[in-house]
Amino acid sequence: MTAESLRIEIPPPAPARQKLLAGALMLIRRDGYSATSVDDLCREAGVTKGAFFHHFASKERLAVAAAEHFTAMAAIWFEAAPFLKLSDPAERVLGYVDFRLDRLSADVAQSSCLLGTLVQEAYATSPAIREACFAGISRQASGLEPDLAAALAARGLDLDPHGLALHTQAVLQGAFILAKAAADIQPAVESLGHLKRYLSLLLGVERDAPVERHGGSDV
Amino acid sequence: MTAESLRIEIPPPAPARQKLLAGALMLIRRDGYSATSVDDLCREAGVTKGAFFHHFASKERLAVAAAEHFTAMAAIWFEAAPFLKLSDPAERVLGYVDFRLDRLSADVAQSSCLLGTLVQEAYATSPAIREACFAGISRQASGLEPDLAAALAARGLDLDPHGLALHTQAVLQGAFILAKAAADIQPAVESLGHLKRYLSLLLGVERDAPVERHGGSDV
DNA sequence: TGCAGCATACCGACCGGTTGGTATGTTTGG
DNA sequence: CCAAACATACCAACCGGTCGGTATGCTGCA
Repeated sequence: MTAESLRIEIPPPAPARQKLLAGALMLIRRDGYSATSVDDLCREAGVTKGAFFHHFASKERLAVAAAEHFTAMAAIWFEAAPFLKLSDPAERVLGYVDFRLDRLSADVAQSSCLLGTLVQEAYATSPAIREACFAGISRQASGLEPDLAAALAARGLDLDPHGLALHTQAVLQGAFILAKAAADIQPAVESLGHLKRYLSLLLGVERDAPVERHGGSDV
Repeated sequence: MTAESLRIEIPPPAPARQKLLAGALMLIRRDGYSATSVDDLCREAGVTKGAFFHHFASKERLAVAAAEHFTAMAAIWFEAAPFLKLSDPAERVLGYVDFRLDRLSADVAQSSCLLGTLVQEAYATSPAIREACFAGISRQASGLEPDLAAALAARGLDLDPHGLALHTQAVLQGAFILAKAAADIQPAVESLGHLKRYLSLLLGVERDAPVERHGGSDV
């Protein structure tokens, strides 16, 4: 396989398309899907309406592409995360929650998940968007499954790793909603803290003293 | 205080207003806030636009009123729930999760939470809606706080009851997102199962055998 | 080398329909 | 009789999407 044949496999995407996707991530997470007009997206990306409909057949297709783009970017971040270097499966699982905790920023719109936002608006009206969002959430969860399976097996627990992996995503989504409602990331931080504590109790990790008792320190 | 003075405190709302609020609960949860037009709401409620703007100054005010209406209805359901009769605080907490589990139906739009749906769309653009949603979620959480505080104290755990109560709401919100994305309530059921298991582990309730071990039954 | 032939990328005016909201009646219960 | 509770008609702005056209660059043939 030559360098040229590789270049054909990954054609450089058009700049307008990329700018529209990047802008969509921002605007849809902040204002929602329906409230973000095609004109808004074009203005943000600095392209015209003609360019928009050249690259995307409809606003709905843009949303599907944005969901897939978000999923792909999340996968890249995940693969480069430092916690993957930890040796113990249970430690890696807790490391993942810490990793997500680190990514929480004061600007909730920037740190929340596009897929959760999108699917709440479109699940009943657009099967294509719903499926793209579910695929993204499932893919994110699937990254945890092997470690969860190993850690559960090591403790002899008869729990479904897939269901537990999805549960971590549910808590994340719920934490984002809490942060948006409170206009403060603190409740989200605490919620992820409870997720960590649950996983610690379940998988038998003592790290970070998951549960403190009254008067326990001076005994 | 006489019966008449009570009647003044809670004046009988106009039928059109009530029908609009009931329809808003349904349509907004299914299609989202932005995608639900004023005309849609009027058609669903069987009233005209004039009636709509007679009762609500704007679409945004309708949303705030719908959030408050939902919160009030949730409080009524909660107060009548059977689990409140349980004597042990920890049992009541688990009973609450079971109560929410029972309310999950195949039609996600009917059983999900309006507040979570609304706040995701409006948190950045409408402070009034955001605050109404946060007030509703906080109120729902506050119903659990005394029992959580008592159960945590009984176990000598130094955890914030308020934060834990909000966490239960976060898991619920996340479970709804999962159900919408999967077009299936099963992942939501499992997620609430994990919430129950966490609370069981934390509060020391052995009910429903929260954690099963391989081969543990024949020892 | 040069040029016809064609595909891709992009532009911006324009379209019919819908939006939230208003102005002005008409009905109705106390 | 009067105010609250509606209904009807209407508006300007905006919506997603279309369309005819252009600029640019690649391809193949003489």
